[in-house]
Amino acid sequence: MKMSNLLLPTLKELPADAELVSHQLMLRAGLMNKLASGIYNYLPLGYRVIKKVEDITREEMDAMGGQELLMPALNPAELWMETGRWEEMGENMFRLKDRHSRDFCLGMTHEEVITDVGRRTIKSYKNLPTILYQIQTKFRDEPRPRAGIIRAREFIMKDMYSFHSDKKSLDETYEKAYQAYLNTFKRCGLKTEVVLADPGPMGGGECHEFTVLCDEGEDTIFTCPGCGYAASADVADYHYDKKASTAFDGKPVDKVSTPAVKTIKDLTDFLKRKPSDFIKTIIYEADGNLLAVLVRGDRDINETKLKRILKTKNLLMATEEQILKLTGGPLGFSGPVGIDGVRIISDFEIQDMKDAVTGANEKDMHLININYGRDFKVSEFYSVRNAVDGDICPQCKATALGMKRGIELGHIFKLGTRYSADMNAIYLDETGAEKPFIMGCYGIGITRIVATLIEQSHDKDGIIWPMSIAPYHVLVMPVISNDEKQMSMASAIYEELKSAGIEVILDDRDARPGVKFKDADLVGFPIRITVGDKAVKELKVELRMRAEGETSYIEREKVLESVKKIIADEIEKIQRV
RNA sequence: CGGGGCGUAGCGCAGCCUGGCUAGCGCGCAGCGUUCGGGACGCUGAGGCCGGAGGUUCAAAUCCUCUCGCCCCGACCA
Repeated sequence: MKMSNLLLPTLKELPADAELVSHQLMLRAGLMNKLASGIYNYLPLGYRVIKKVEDITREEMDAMGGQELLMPALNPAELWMETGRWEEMGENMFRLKDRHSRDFCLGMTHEEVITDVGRRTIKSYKNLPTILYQIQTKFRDEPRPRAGIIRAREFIMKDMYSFHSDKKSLDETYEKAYQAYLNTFKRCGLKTEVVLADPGPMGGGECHEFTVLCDEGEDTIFTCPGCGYAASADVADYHYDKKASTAFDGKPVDKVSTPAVKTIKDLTDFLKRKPSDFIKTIIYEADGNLLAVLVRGDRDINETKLKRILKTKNLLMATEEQILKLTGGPLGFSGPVGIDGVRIISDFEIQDMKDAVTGANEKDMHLININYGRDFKVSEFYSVRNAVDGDICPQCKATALGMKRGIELGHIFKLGTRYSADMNAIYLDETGAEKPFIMGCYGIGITRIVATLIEQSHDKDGIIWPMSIAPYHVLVMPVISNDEKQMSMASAIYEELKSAGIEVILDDRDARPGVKFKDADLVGFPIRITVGDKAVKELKVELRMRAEGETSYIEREKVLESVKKIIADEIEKIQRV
């Protein structure tokens, strides 16, 4: 490709509404541009990268036995109603009506559709397992699109689904997918962490997230440098060591006036006590029942954990009226002392607190010198708070957990019969009995990979692509375009590489050298061949690697050979694990 | 949905508070010339429903009301 013919609108200035580096660089390097909030055009070079990521993903899914198909993005509502997700997905789903006012949605994921495909086509245990995947555009009406393509409303995803007759088969496929995912990310030049995660609205059992560590990421994960435990904040646990002594020499309970002091922050200032001296009491409503949850004042309740403990999806903070009715006191003055008739779920730590402060269930009053056992009781203790940096690892019980930020690129789930049961997707087993499929599902954010790679691999001048997904491998650049000797030599090299099947661009634009150098670095072609004076005079061209910034001079005749070798070596470096 | 901010040329911005001639600057774009190893320079030129609607006024980019869009923080999130 000649650059003079390429649509590559590079930007010299920073786009005003891009915050993240990857977002800025994708816009500046002319890979994409915005059509509406969270909706982007992928321009030629950006789309080349996307296609390369897709191809790598495709190869890995095929290699583990996946079969590619394509399902419609436009889905009839009935299918989603069968599983209850027409309601459950709420406003995150783009909905529309056809001319007959039938309800449709734009698919945000395809469990319903694939399960329908399965129930119509797979009738016998003899056809199991079956692994199907697609690479397709997904739609989600995000409450707040951000960070360019990382959280977009329309994006490309690879989603794979597996059908099984037993748990063991699912486990095997899950394990294969796990490996295939590691391969895929590695081959795209990414370093990922695998973390335990929460299935959220996907339902089902075990699941893992594949996350790239990145300070700008919106996922929080905890990892143990000792034993390798890794979990997303939703599920991250911590090891609790009960204090040996149960005896306490607590002071007598006292009631203090705290006018209009409702929040932990206010209390800290007002009573001159540390946040960790307070017992925070939050009233929830779960499936119509009220309950109280206790955590230390400096902790946060983890509602994902709480939902698991309660085995419910329907969890709401109680209203002020509910609180008043249950505790007798207004919002902001709740405490565990004297609450009767509801379940009180407490974080483990509460039992170790001495002479704590808590709401008196009475307007403008708090209790001090509260001690568990003496002054209040709880129904059950759990790990119900968010893990924090420095918590002890729940797995090895020895090392402190580290808290990190990351971007989620892939997620694999063991769905079990979550969808097949609701949708009556059954097959006949060896005995002729009807059984619902046991299913798994496996997603990769294709477009998100591109942004994340840039986030992980760039410098002040621009993007640094790994060879495997770079839009082109080589840029051939005559320094002075209207120097005939340079141009003809550069063209010759370009033609030679091109006919050898190498992905090469010739920067034949009549632009000043500085402009071409800047664009080369910004877009980030891995290999740059510069043809300047020295090349013409000594028949030696400059070869520069974008990643290392190393420059060397090679004989004109050896260009093809060298370039071939470098490309092969670079791709080899990030082959499968 | 709560809080904050922004919509003026393809991009980045000034002008608005305190209304007033032809709406400006830098980049980019087109033409000519000089340049040419890290985003050159000179001259010439094209390009604007000042987000939209309504209102106030002799007069609105500027003031008022409504509305649409966009960004950030939070809530939310396969």
